[in-house]
Amino acid sequence: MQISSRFTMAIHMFACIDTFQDMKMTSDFMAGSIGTNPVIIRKLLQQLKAAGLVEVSRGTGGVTITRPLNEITFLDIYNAVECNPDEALFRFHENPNQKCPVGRNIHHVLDDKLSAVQKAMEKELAGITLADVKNDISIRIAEEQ
Amino acid sequence: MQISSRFTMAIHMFACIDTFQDMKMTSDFMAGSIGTNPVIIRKLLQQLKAAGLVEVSRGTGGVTITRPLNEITFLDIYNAVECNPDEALFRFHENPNQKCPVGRNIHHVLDDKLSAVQKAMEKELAGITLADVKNDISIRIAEEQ
DNA sequence: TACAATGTAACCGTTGAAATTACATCTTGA
DNA sequence: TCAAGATGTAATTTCAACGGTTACATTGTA
Repeated sequence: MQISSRFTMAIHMFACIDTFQDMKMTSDFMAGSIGTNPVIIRKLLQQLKAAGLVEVSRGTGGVTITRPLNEITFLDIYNAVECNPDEALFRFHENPNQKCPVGRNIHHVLDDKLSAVQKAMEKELAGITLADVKNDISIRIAEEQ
Repeated sequence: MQISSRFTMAIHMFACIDTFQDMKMTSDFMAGSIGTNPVIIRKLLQQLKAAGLVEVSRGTGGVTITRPLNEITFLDIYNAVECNPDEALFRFHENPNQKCPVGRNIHHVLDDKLSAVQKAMEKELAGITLADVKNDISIRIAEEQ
């Protein structure tokens, strides 16, 4: 089971917005670069907007990033587009048998351990910023020429 | 998006096999403890067997764990039941526009960063063993009495 | 040989992702 | 003012995966 492509699509969107700063960045343009539908982009934009990461101009169109790139981490984006705050990364089977000593204790025993794993992943995500992406992309674009 | 409950179900199965060592552990019993269907258990057993973590007795029934509990990590189990070795944890959008400088470079740029995140998660999973689970479960069972 | 168990195919219902269509709404320039 | 171009969003579709279930062949042993 994989983490959905919304996450990598959102990073791609930020890369477009930053790389083509001189252009008005529309959902149509980003959909073209990512290879998807403009409505998918608009839904993602809504999630990023709700998380305070971008501002979207109605009517006129265009997207702006609200913070310096080195202050937007992968975890910010992950939480914005991927994560239902109510649910942990690891899913539990829901009906353990309470009459079984294992069944009635397993959930609690695993909770601590698995949330530690999730925290490790989140810490790693928090250590990567959009500035890192910008840097690597511009190096690769420069190398192309 | 969550990691499927097969992972926590598999851990629960190991906890049953170990806790009730004196009993012949059948898929029916484990299904009862987990609250699922015996066929689900058998499919998981096949995956665990393929990974060399258990041995299953046909005809007579019963499951044995092939290694000491402290030598079976959560990562072993995760890889056995959850992971398609061909696919990374993070899913990519598949059709980035190769005519766009961002589209044709984003995948490569993200690959390194996201595989680092995956490695961090795997390292954490590798640091937890079934012996830890056994220990915590037996403490909790003892506290119940 | 009966029985109790695993192995496995086949099918179903549900859920979520991603795509798509359609249209209301908004902003601005002509 | 109003047409054009953009976002906001509801509704629908397709597809894949998960989890569940039934059914039955196969296996080992008392």
